[in-house]
Amino acid sequence: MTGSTSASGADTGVRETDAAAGDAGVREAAVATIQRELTAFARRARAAAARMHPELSLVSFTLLAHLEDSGGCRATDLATYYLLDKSTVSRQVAALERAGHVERRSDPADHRIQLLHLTAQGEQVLAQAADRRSQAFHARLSDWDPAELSRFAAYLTRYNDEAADPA
Amino acid sequence: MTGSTSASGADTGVRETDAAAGDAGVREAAVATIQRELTAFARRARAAAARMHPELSLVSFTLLAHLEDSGGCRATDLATYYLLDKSTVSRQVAALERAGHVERRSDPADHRIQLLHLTAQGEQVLAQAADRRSQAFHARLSDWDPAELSRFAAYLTRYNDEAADPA
DNA sequence: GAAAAGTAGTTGTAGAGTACATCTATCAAG
DNA sequence: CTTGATAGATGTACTCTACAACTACTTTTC
Repeated sequence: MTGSTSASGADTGVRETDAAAGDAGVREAAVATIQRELTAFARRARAAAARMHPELSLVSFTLLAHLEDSGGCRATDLATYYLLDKSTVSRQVAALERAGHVERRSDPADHRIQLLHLTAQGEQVLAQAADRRSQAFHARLSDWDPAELSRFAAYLTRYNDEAADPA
Repeated sequence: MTGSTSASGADTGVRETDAAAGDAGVREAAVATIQRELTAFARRARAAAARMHPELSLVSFTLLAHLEDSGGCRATDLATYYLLDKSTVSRQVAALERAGHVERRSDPADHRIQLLHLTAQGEQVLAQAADRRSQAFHARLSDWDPAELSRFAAYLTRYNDEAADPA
């Protein structure tokens, strides 16, 4: 609904004639749409996750997923990556440990550091939630063709990487 | 960092030779990347908003923006759109009203309904926050060309519209 | 090599956002 | 007029979060 106005302006077939005049407007409209749609997605993500996998909140899921992706990292890394305060991460990690999903390993070279790892149980719970998420995403994207999916994926990756860099 | 592995697989230049064999894999990888990147964005959005415009949380911002976009709507509409409980919206709206950002208008035809509208002050605060957001988005997207932006915007719109439909 | 500065993480405290259950008020059928 | 649906508010309780202050350890500096 909300998106239709700007979306039509952000159509794939961009008028290439007199590009100089149109570019600024096209850019403006497209950025506005990107902003609006990304924000709407973000706003829904928490609730959507709660419905998809009630046993693992969006927060817990992302932290566990990051641990799996990274093959173990420190609490500080999580805080940096997700723009969270370290106290928040500390509590989240404590809860995940209490639940038996993660394990701490001390670094003998630096006693301040605790490397966080998934436990077998954590891996299993994560896999289950990831599966539900994956199904939901595949369902939503079922009528996209592979080339579109690849481009969309590349755009998102590029966007996030650029957001991480200059901040 | 985390994204680099899958991102390379989701490159724009898709191998078109022996497409039948590659399609499933390409699709799988692309969907996984889309899921991961969208989720990462969602996880950062709240904190990013708090830094960009501390005077207006991500929640408040999205609700006000929706009111502006829609030109006034009911609390229930907000709840539906953002997958929120009506009690949550009720409290959020009450806070926004207390802050002088929104106004309620009773519908003479149906006394249960309250149409929510931005006040002049609400419009102003929203505009200010939107401006900061817009700047940040433009900065992150500054080296994208208009065609890419348009495609990205169209993809996001399509994704969100499809998410809204079948759920 | 001791003092100063920096880093990793925890804990106290407090506030925002949220859901679920329950309530009121209103409307719509039958 | 009763029954059922809808819009919204309130009671309650929990999670997520930040900021400030703390401990413990490491690195730098003079």
